[in-house]
Amino acid sequence: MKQNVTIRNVAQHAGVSTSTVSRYLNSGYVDVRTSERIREAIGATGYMPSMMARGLKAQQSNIVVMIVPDIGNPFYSSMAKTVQHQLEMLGYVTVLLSSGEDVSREIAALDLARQMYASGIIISSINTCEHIARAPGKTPPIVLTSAYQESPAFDTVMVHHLGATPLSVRHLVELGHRRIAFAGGTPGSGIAEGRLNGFLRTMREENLPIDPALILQEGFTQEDGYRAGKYLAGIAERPTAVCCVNDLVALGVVHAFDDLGLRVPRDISVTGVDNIPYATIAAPELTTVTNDGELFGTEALRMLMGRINGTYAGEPRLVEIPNVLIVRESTAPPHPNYTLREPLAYNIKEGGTPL
Amino acid sequence: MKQNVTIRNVAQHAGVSTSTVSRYLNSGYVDVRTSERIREAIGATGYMPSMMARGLKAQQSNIVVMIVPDIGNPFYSSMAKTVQHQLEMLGYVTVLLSSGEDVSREIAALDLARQMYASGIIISSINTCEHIARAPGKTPPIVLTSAYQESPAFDTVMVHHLGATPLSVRHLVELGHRRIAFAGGTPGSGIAEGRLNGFLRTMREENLPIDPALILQEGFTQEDGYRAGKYLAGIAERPTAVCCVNDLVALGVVHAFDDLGLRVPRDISVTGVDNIPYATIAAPELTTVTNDGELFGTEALRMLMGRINGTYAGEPRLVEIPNVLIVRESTAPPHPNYTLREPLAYNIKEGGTPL
DNA sequence: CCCAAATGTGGTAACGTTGCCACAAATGGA
DNA sequence: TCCATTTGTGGCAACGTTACCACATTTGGG
Repeated sequence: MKQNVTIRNVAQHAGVSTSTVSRYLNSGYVDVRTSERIREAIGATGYMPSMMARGLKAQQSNIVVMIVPDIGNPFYSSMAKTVQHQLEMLGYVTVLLSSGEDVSREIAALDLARQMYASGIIISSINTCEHIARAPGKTPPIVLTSAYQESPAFDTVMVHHLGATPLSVRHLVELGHRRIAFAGGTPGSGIAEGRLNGFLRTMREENLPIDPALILQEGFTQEDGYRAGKYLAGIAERPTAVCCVNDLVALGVVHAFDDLGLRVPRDISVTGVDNIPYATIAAPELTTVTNDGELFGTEALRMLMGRINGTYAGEPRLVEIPNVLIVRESTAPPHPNYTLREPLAYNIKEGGTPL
Repeated sequence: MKQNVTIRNVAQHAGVSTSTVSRYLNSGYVDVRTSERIREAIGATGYMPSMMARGLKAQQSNIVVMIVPDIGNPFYSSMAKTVQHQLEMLGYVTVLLSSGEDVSREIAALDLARQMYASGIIISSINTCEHIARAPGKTPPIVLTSAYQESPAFDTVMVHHLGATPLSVRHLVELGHRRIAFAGGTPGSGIAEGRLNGFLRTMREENLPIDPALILQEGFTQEDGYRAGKYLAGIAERPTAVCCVNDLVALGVVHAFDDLGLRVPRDISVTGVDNIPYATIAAPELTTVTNDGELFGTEALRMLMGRINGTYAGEPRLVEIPNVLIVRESTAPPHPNYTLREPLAYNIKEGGTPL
């Protein structure tokens, strides 16, 4: 078991003191000749600074902890990828933790960040941020990535307060849909509730009836969507459109309809949120609302670096990422059978506000 | 700026020495009464051990570094998710790094692992492992996840040496295909070369001609597949089937064909490798060969933990994960036009070895 | 009753690094 | 020529933890 190469070995090799080597490494003033000898000594010894020693001494590590609900979700993995890549170029290390949509694991992850003397934390909490603040001792700067909040305690990147689902609903209404279901999400999850609320609000604004039997908070995955789709296909008065909490759920819904012989969008329209890469691969290609993971990551990091560098030290800031509706193949006007039943309503909606 | 709570504060609060608190924390022998007072003191002070101090002292951290080519690839993200989840339960922290299929970033990641005194490394290198060994000083145990190798220097989890693509090719041949293209991969990448070699070997075994114009090493992503698909659709003597290096490429190929009015599998068959979740969402659902990320992760971790715990200290071990062909909708017998042109050859193959 | 062993605890040095202070040498103005 | 300033370097303590040793106390056998 070989001994580690330390700064002392380098100092000895270069014939200087450890202080001087340290100063050299941290870009202090060192004589050019000395500097050269140290450079040579580092090469010769293969010296590599110890993160642990540095972190202990400085009470600060070059680690940024990123906490997401699920790395398997392409939205989060693209966000993580962007953040990690940018941080790497800035000389930081990203520790990526998955909370599995579990509050206790989220808290454990936050504790871990403090144990590591993390420089910063980016957390995509599915919940409200109350439990985040309860930290004794000093806490690294935190940036939140979440659904809309009035006045968060931390810097926050969030989707535009009008939300993603209103865009979906208005698009569907404009196409002539009146009986619209909502699928996905979990009660208590901030993101899901925001999207559900946007759905409900817009439905009311458009004077459309809200049938509680069409609100399915089944979860966030493709499997959850599949279950919701099976259910919706089977009920008596089937909706003509389904507004889903995200693309994964929408893909599951489409898949279920497909298995049951329902054609999308001829028989039923489906919308998603996130614009994951696979939304363009599915058949039909998914109409969706962008919620760009890369953009989220970039903005979150920008705010975090502001805190870390001390460039900004004021009140928590909010950045709202706009949503954009991308109309593709999974939405179309409702089947004639339906419009014929209530032609008046259909015509009225035809003349409604344009997108 | 509040001072951190250290082991000394706890000791003071409990009226014992730091040694005793340390012994309590590391499950040494402590009197029950003392033990109780320490427990109480920890609760009162909100003490949290410092990872940095621990790591420095022990010359060993509870960090496991995982290096993958691309977190955005579902195969790697599912592998990472599994590993990370299991490690978390064992009390380890996973640092997930993306090498971006770049050797220099891979080396940087390995250096980083040593700087962090990592307990272990799991690396999915797309290249051979020569550059991994060149570490001065002591190196943590390493487990490789890669394509087939004869006698690797490290514990390795790899796909079965018969490879994934032979299964695809034999399946296609059995369906009656003779003119088969290969799409995806990068020259110099171990995984891609293994799959390409498997393709070439099996084609030869089946006595099928290999047309260099049908070997397209375009890359690993969906976009790369799309490009390959566009090309293949346009050439004079179009292949009747495309064997892709992975599902992402296959989805891109299908997408390109779709855009050009070619129907899969009626006009052309396509196979992938990996069985990513979206393979079942695509239309048509993708015929693929499994290369289960979770299984890979689990096996890699099992070997790594053996090294870390010292349970196993012998020669590097190999674990081969079997490939399984999953026949779905994207493959079918070639279009009659083709079989009519060479009926004899077709019939000969009909009687070939079954899958 | 005495000594040996077992049990529980405290002191201390070290892990590798950096920041502060002190000091020597070089420089420059009067 | 002398003192003040600048420039470059080394010594030392500390970050929070643990491993080792030493020591005090208790236990038990002879």
